[in-house]
Amino acid sequence: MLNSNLAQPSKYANGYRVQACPGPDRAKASISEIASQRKIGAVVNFSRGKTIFNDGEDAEYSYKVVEGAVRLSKVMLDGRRQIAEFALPGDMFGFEYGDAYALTAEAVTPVVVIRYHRIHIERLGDEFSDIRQELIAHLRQGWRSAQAHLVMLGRQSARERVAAFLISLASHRGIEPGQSLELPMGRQDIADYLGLTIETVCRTLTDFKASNAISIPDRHHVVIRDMGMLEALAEGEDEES
Amino acid sequence: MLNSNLAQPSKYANGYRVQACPGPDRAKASISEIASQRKIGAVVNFSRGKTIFNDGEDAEYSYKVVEGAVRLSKVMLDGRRQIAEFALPGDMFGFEYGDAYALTAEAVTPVVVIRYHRIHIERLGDEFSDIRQELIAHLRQGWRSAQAHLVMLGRQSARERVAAFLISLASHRGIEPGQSLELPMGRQDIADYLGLTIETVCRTLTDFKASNAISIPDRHHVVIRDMGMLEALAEGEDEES
DNA sequence: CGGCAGGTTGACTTGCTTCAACGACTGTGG
DNA sequence: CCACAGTCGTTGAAGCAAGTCAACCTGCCG
Repeated sequence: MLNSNLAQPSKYANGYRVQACPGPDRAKASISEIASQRKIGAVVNFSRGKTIFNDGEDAEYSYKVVEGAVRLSKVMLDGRRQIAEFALPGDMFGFEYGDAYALTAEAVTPVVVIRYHRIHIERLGDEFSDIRQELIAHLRQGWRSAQAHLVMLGRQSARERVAAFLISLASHRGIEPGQSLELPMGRQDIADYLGLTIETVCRTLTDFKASNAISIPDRHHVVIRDMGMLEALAEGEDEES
Repeated sequence: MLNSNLAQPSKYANGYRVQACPGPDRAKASISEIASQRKIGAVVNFSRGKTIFNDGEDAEYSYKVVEGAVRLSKVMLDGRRQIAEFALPGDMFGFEYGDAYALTAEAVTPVVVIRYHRIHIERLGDEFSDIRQELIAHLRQGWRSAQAHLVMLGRQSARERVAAFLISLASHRGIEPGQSLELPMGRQDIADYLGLTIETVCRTLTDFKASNAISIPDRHHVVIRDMGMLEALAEGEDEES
């Protein structure tokens, strides 16, 4: 998942990483590996906008994103929406629920996922302590990331939120300043993730462009021109040029 | 933890409970039971305001609240604070971290906790599958509750937040309308939990009192006089009298 | 080439914050 | 037991960041 933690950027910068790929080092069992050995995962495609599962449904499956982006959101009765998380390639989602999904998952772009029966995953967890650790780490990381998101929504300004969002996306993707960062989701999705309106997101991006912190080659790409400035913005320094 | 979920109040009301007491029904092993059999928990006291652990510290212990209230918060460099969670009697905290705590835990009132070495807890998890389930359920529930909190901070108005807060506290405590609900934390803590200022919390409570939804016998107690109205307020109906 | 979804910009409004003063508990020491 | 200090809570007035409403732009797809 996307970690929005900017309160302690250092934590993110060096420390943690959600396992992005199967562990390359030791002979340590990972879910992906064992699951593929046992053929308990199915590759499934979803086209742009399609619902993967709905809030309240029976939580039968867990998923791992192979390609594309998924948004996990909660919609209020009157239509207000909050996106809790974007799942990007390598991220897992759907395991975090007990009997029923508590969020709706939709494909932001055309998406390829591997789908696992939750029961199988849980069985693997009972069988292999490595996998158990992986699942627990996943839950911990998800919770921790939600807490960072809480700080953002509760206490940060629009500029801080947008800057933090760009930085965390770039860091999740391993993008260096100067390279082009893809924004698979639309402006409304960004707004719903950040707890803002689409207009505010737009204006803020325009501001950042005007201050030469970023450039925006097209609506789905951003280039970070001045990471220092962006980091300063993310932490509340209110400078301009 | 305090579940701020008001989107599906039913979920909380019937469904889940973090084990409040040792399981009374089946011969199902619970952390409290086994831990006390093996004497791996220590009772510890903290007086009002004392820090139980700090953000960034080595996560050596997990805790279970016996009495009092604990706030789990994140403080930004410039002092802005977001409370992620209040832990009340029966709630567990501190297990949700890997190597280091990601939040600061402080006693809101004089507090009695049971302190467990995380290593012991994890060992029990490896040994007993019931306990493993309990731990996983705890992590899931915490994540889910954080997601409900996200919706609140991202998309709800001040009135909705305050109303939802009161309802979820009452429901956590099992308080029926008409009974007095204790607010162990001060106004500033409530504000920091809800992502508001202390003044806004105050004014909103005063408004609710003026609409006869609640009464406020003293600053640490609220009586819910009209649960229907409070629920309506929590979901955005903007009525008055 | 035309239609439409998604994005941008501007003008105005507003809910919440900020700043400031005042009120009411609570605990302590005379 | 009361006076007093300090903390915490409440209320008011003014300002502002972000929301709302509305028009316009832009690129994409049939």
